[in-house]
Amino acid sequence: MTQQKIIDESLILFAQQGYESTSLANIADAVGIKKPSLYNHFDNKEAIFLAVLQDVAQREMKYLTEQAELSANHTIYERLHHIYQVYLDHMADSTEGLFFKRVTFFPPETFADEIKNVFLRVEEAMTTVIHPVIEAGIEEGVLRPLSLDSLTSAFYTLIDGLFLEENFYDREVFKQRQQASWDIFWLGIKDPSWEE
Amino acid sequence: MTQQKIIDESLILFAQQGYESTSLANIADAVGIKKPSLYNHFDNKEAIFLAVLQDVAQREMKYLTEQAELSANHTIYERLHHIYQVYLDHMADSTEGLFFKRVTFFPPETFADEIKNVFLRVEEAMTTVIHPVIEAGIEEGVLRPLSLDSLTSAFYTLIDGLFLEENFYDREVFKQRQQASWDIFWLGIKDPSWEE
DNA sequence: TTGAGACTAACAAACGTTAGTTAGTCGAGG
DNA sequence: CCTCGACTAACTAACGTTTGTTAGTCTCAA
Repeated sequence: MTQQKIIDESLILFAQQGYESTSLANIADAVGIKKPSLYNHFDNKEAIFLAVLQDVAQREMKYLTEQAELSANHTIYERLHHIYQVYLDHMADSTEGLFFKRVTFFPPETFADEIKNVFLRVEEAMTTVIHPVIEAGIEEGVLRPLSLDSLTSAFYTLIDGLFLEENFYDREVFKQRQQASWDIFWLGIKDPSWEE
Repeated sequence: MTQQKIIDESLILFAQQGYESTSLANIADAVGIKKPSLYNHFDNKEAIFLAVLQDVAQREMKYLTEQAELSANHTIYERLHHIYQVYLDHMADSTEGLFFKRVTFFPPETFADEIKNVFLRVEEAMTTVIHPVIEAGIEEGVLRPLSLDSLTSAFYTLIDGLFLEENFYDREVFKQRQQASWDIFWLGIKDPSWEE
């Protein structure tokens, strides 16, 4: 269907260039039709963006919860690290991740409300994935008995920091930085009396 | 001087709206002259942006090193925390911070190289500020005897993460997150045998 | 035969930029 | 002391291009 292709191609362009810098001509080219033909499928440019936004939100939440189930029967360390790794890779490499970051970071003014709404929904999905792991970690004595919120916050900050840095360092340096940051994060959350 | 006023007003507009969405008409209006008069002071729009970029880079580095000297005779914890706090506050509140965030995170393609260059220069200035503190911390036994690089990396990641998150959360939630992330970072780098 | 979906042609508005002009300032030479 | 010429910095008018959008037409499948 052409309509879905418009959404798919627009997603890529919005992710790469942002909303304002992506023209209907760009989109039409990518889809392989002429610019006015877009109006057979959407009322205007804004409608295209909103369609993309909803599409991404839905897929993102699905992906997140799927991944979390994959590491269910492992140690706390492994489960946390898996979420961390998967989420980071996803945000760094996927078009959805890039789109998501761009749109939440510098939202086109017109869509500020819808975007914030989507962001909070996705974050909530993320939280429901992490919380059980951290709770179990505290209970088992693997993690320091800090507040659930504190541990979750620090986890987010770690991921967000590395996401940003991914833009600026070449792969080698970045790997190194990722390793160091994770190790120190783990030292920060791990209960010192826990050994194994 | 008109030229400096153009830079100042452009900085505000670029910070608020980004490069592409800021038109020469916007800038001219803010300065209080007509659009073509801008060409008496700059060759083109790109030249205006580059002037703003250099201006910001310079001021940013100056501010950074100034602030570091302020806490010279304090404990390792205080010195590190001061750098961290000052840097984040600055990024949150100042127009320069917003501009810096915007251009480093989603650089206008044309200026990708210059921007990367500026980012690395600012980071280098930051490194010369932090390294002595960390080295002293290891020597005195306050910090874990990890590699200098590892500790520095983790510090950057912490700052970068919060730097990014400033956009997502309202002030209250952010303060909370900042506190939690710092505490856990400190637990991660502090030598467990050090007490005081 | 009707409707969906492509097309061409054209629109006004906004974009960055150039050309040409004018008024004011400043220093050097007669 | 005055004046000429260069310079600065503002202006109006217009350029060609691109923007999002609309109107009207053609085609093909149901």
